[in-house]
Amino acid sequence: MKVFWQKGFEATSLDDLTKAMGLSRSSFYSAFGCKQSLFLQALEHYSKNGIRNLKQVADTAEDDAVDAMMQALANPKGGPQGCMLINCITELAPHDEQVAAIGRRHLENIEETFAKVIDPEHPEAVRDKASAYSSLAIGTLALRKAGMPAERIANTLKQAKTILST
Amino acid sequence: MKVFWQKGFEATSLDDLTKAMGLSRSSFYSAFGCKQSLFLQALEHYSKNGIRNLKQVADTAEDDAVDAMMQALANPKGGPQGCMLINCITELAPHDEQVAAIGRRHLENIEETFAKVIDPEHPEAVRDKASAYSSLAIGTLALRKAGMPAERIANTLKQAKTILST
DNA sequence: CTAATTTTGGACTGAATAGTCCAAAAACCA
DNA sequence: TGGTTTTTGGACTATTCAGTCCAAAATTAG
Repeated sequence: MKVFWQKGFEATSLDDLTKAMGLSRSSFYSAFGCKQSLFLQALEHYSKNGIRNLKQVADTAEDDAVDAMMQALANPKGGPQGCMLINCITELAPHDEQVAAIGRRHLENIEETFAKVIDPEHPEAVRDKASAYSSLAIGTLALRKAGMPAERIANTLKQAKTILST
Repeated sequence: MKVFWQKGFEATSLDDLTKAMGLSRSSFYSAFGCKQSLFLQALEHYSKNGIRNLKQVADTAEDDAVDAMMQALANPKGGPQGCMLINCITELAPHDEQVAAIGRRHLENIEETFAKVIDPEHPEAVRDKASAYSSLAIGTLALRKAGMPAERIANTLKQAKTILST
C-alpha cells in the first residue's frame, strides 16, 4: 500500500512491490494473482483505514471537530504524497471504473462524516455544506503538492472554515 | 498538449506523440530534444491559455464573475480528464521541481484572478478568500473524476459560494 | 525417516519503452 | 540544372516491464 501510495499504480513496478513485501515473484503471483488485484486491495485498505481515522479525529477533537477533520484531511500522514485515493482518482478513475467506484465511496464517506459532525440530528440537511468542507480540504492538497508554503495553506483553510461555519 | 492532458506524462508514449503531431521520430527529437522538454512546453502553454481564458470569463461574466470563474474551473473544457495542471501536479510535482514550480505559478495566477474580481481595489486583502474559492473549485475536480453526479457537484459549489460570498 | 505437498528463487518470455542513427528523399539555392 | 543542406522514415539499441515457469528447497504428514 505504501509503495502504491508513494508512486502511483503505473510507476510502481513488480520489483518495487516484491522488495517492499519481502516476497518472491512466484509467491506474489500465487497470493495476489496480478498487480491490479493487490492494488485494489491496497486501495480498499487505505480507504477503510482513512475513514476510521477521520471518525476518530472527529470523536476525539477537543473543541472544533470540523476544524480537526479539515486539518487531518489537508495534512495526511504520508507526507508530501498527499492522499492516496485522490492520487489514484486523478491517475486512474477516468479509465478505470473500479477505482472510480472506490473513490466515490471514499468521498461519500468523508462527506457523511462531516455531515454527522455538523448536525448530528439532521445530517441530510447539511450534505452540501459537508461536501463543501470536504472539497475544500481536498483542494488544498494540490497546493501542498505544488509546494505552496504551509502557512498560506493554513490561512486559506482557516479563512474558509471561519466563513463556512457561519 | 492534448495527449499529455489526456494520458499524463508517463502513460504517454513517443508513438502517441509522433502520431498526434504527424511527425517522425527524428523530426520530433530534432525539434524538441526529449519527451520531457515538449512536456514542459505543453504545460506552460496550457497554463498561459488557461489563465487567459479564466480572465476572459471573469471579464465577460454577466452578473456574478466569481460564480462564472468557479464554473469554468470546475468544468474544464477537456471533459472528464479535468485540469491538466492539477493532474500533472498530482502525478509529478512531488518528484519534479520544474513541474511543481509551473503548478505553483498557475495556482497563484488563479488566486490572483479571483482576488482582483472580489476586490479590485485591495486584492491583497482578500487573498485568503480568493485562495479558498480556488481550492474549492479544484477540490470538486476530484468529485467529478470519481464520477459523482454533476448535480451534486453543482449543489456543493452553489452552497459553498453562497456562504463564502457573505 | 520418507514421501507428498507447498513454497520459493530467479531465469526466462514477449512486449513496450525512450532515444539514436543513417541512408534516402526533399528542399533549397546559385 | 547541379550541388549543398535539411528533413525524414524507420530500423536499431538497450532497458524495463508484467507475468510464467520449473527445479530446488522447505514444510508437512504418516
